[in-house]
Amino acid sequence: MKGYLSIGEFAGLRHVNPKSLRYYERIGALVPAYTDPDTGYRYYAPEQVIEMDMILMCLELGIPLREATRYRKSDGTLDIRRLLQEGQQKVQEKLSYLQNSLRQMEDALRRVETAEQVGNREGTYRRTLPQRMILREPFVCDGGKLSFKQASARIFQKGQSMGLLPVFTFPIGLMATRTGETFVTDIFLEVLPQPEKNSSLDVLPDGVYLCGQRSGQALENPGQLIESYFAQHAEAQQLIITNLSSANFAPNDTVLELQQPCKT
Amino acid sequence: MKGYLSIGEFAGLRHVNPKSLRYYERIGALVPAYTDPDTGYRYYAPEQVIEMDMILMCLELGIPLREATRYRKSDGTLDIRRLLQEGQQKVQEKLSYLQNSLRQMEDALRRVETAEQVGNREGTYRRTLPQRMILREPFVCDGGKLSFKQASARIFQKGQSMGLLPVFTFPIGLMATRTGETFVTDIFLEVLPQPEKNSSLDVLPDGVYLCGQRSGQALENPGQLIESYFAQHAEAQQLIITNLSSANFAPNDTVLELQQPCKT
DNA sequence: GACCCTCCCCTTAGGGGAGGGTC
DNA sequence: GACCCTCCCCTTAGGGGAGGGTC
Repeated sequence: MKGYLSIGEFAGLRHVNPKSLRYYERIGALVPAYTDPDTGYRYYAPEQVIEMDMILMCLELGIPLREATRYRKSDGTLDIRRLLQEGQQKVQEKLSYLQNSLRQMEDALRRVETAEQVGNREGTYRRTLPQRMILREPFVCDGGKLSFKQASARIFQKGQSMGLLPVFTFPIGLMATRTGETFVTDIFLEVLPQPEKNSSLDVLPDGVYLCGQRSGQALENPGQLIESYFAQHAEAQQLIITNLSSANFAPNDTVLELQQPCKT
Repeated sequence: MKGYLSIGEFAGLRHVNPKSLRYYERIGALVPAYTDPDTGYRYYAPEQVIEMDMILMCLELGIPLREATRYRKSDGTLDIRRLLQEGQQKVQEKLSYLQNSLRQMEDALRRVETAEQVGNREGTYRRTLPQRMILREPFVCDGGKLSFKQASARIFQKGQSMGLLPVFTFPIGLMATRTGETFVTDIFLEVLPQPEKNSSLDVLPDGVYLCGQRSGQALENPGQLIESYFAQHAEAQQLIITNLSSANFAPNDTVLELQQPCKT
C-alpha cells in the first residue's frame, strides 16, 4: 500500500505492540486510515502517529483512553493544546506528590538507621537528638478506659486527618512531666515538619538526652514504668518514652527508649 | 476482641477499603492476626498497621504485591530498610522521568502557541526564530526511491533509537542549500537539546528569517517547491521548510512554513 | 518466512452488589 | 442498625497463544 504503513510498521514508529493498536481500534481511540475489507489488514497513515502520541501521553498521565476522546473535537481535529495544558498540570501534581514521598522516605530511613546504631545498648547512655515536631494529646495512664493501643490508634487517625503524613508507624510515644508528688502524661505522634501546619504542633527541643532501653512489653503498664523511673531518678522532671524503629521490624519485638532531657 | 481491631477499624487507620484488606489476605500479603473460626471475622493487631504501610508504599511505587514478600524475611520480620532504599531509588527515577516529560510538554506547548500566532499569515513576513537542534540526514528529492513520508518515518525511528524524544510529530522538515545551478536537500527532525547528545546533532542558528506559508500538500513534490523558490529568490542560499504545528491538528491540513535565513 | 487476522483465556488491585449471618 | 461474611461479576490495557490466511 503506497504511503500507508502496516500495523507492524506503524507500531514500530513508537515501539508499541501491534496488539495495543488493535486494542486502540476496538475502543475507538485510534482507527486505521484504511482497512482492507477482504483481508482485514489494517493500514495506517504516517500522520496518524500524532494520534498515537496523544494516546501514549494519555497513558503516561493516567488518563483513561475512553476519556481521551475529550481531546478530539466534534469535527475530528485533535486538541493538542488542551491535552498539553491539562497534562502539564497533572505532571506538576505528580511531581510535588513524589517530592513529598521522597522527603518522607528519607526521614523514615534516617530514623531506621539511627535506631540501628542505638539499638540494644545496655545501661544508661547519652545521645543528642534533633528537634522533633509532635502532635500531642492528654493520656491518662491506667485510667483503664482507653488502653495505650486504643489511644495510639486515635492519635494516628487524628494525625492522618490533619494531613500530617507519618510514614510507617514507629514514631509514637508517651511523655510524662512531674508535678509535685505525681505526674501528668501525654501521648504523642512524631510528624514531619510542615511549615503551614506547625501552629497546631508542639516541639520536643533538640539537645542531649539521658537514655535507657526497655522491652516493648513495658508499655502495657506505662504508669508503673513512669512511676518507678521518677522514683529512681529524683532529678528527672520530664521523661519521654518512644519506640526505636528497627529496620527489621518484628511486631512484639519493639524496643522502647526512655529519654530524659539533660539540663545543659 | 480486646486489643484487636475489626477489619473496618483497621482499614480506617489508613483510609483503605475493607475489600482491599480481604484481597491482601487472599494473596498472602497481609494476614489478620486472628480469624474467628466460627464467624470468619478478621481481627487485626494494631502493630499490623506497619505491614499495611509497607503494602501501601509498594502500591505507590508500582511494586506488585506478590513481589512485596521480598521485603519479608524468612523469619517473618519486615525489611523496612531495604524497601525504603529501593523505594527511594524508584521515586528518584520517576521524578527525573517526570521532569523530562514536563520539559517536553512545555516545549511542545510553546511550539503550538507560536504556530497559533504565526499560522495562516498571507504573503511574506519576517520572524525571529530561536536556535534549533536538529538530527539531519541527506534526502534526495524526487529520487523516486524514498518518498518524503518514508524518509520521515526513517528519521523518526533513528531519533527515537538515539533517545532524542521528540514529543508529537510536528517538528520535521527539509532544508535545501543552493550549490551553483542546483541544490542539495536534507531531511531533519527537530529535537530537544540534550547536553550529552549534542555532538551528533546539527544546529539551525537563531536569527531573523524571511518566511512564507504553503499548504501541506506542497511536500508531495518537494523538489519542485524548492526549485521554484530558488528561481524566484535569487539571493536565497538556503531554504528551510518545516510544518507549523497547530493546536488543532487535523491530518491533511498541515501548514508548511518556508524559512529563508536573512543576512544581518 | 515474516507478517497479519480473529478468537479465547489470563493478569492486577480491587469495587459493586446479592444474600445471609454477627456485634 | 451497623458491621462482617462469602460468592459472583466487572473493570483497564493489553499479552500469550492457537489456528489459519497474506505479503
